[in-house]
Amino acid sequence: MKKISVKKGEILQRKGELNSKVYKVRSGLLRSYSIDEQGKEHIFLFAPEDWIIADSSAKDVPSELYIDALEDTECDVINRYENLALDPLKLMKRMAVLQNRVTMLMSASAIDRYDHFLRTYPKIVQRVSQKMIASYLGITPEALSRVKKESHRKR
Amino acid sequence: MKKISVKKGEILQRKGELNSKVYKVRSGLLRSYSIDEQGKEHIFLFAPEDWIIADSSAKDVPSELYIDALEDTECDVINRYENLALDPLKLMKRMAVLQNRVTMLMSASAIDRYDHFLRTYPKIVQRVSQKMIASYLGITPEALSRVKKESHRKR
DNA sequence: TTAAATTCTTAACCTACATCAATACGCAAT
DNA sequence: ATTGCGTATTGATGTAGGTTAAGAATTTAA
Repeated sequence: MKKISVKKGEILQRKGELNSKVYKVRSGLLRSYSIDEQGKEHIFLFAPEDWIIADSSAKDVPSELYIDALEDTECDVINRYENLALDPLKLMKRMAVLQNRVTMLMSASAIDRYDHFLRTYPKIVQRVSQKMIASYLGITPEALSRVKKESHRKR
Repeated sequence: MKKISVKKGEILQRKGELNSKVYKVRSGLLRSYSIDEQGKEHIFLFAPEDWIIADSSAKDVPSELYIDALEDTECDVINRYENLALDPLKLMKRMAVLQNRVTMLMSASAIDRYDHFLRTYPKIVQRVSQKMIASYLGITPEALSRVKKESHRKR
């Protein structure tokens, strides 16, 4: 396990790479995302301080996700097999996050997903652009702009 | 850990229950699903033979998901804390499934999600109704009916 | 400090999928 | 065989969010 510093905008991992690593953020902010056939980015996860970020595919399978830095970041790099020894409670927590993400994507409208995101990740909201939030929510920035107005109007 | 038999249609776990269990399917088919505010079901996971199914929330947090049997099923019931000792490779695999599910929901059209489902779970396709598949894909049965026709036409 | 480049907003129009409704199909129970 | 009930299909219409485009605001670079 080693410590590294990455500058905002730097790419730590690309889709297709083998033997991808696991990153534990000490300070700053990383994100993982996919790029679809139309070239659109879809953010899978934001990883602020104390979060772990990685592609979940097996180590002999090409990574599906890109990982890059949204802020200057200090993080630990962990090898995949070491990762398996990670706190199982952390793994369960991560599963809970993903489970929630799936159910939100399946059952909630854009506006509800936005409100939920605001409530769940208030810290992150302040640190990333709306474009990023839209990409995480699975909508366009234009749609998010409308959603915000709508959401604001209701209060 | 104990073995149980459940009849088709039987509910093993309801939303809101505490200390939910983990089920390992020996034969048959279970599913987990949520019900939204409008009363609509959204299937989170199908669990055929050898799969594990559970709500991922912590044991002191009410479960988000229902679990029931789509076929007569034999399965093992595992306590949550035992679950943590589960094969970490299995956990990684499960994470990969969820990661894939999120990216599909965010970036693929109904027709692409359907084709992907056919390719990924050909066995399950034969065993469940279209209503169930639609619910897993996050679309209505009517939409799936149209998607199938479209998908068929293209070949 | 200005220029250049992103990002955000707004508006008009478009499309994928939802909703509603009617009909047909399948299949279990009598 | 007949009834009943869930499932699937099809059509008409509705709507959330996508697309495109243009201008305003904000950030970044030099």
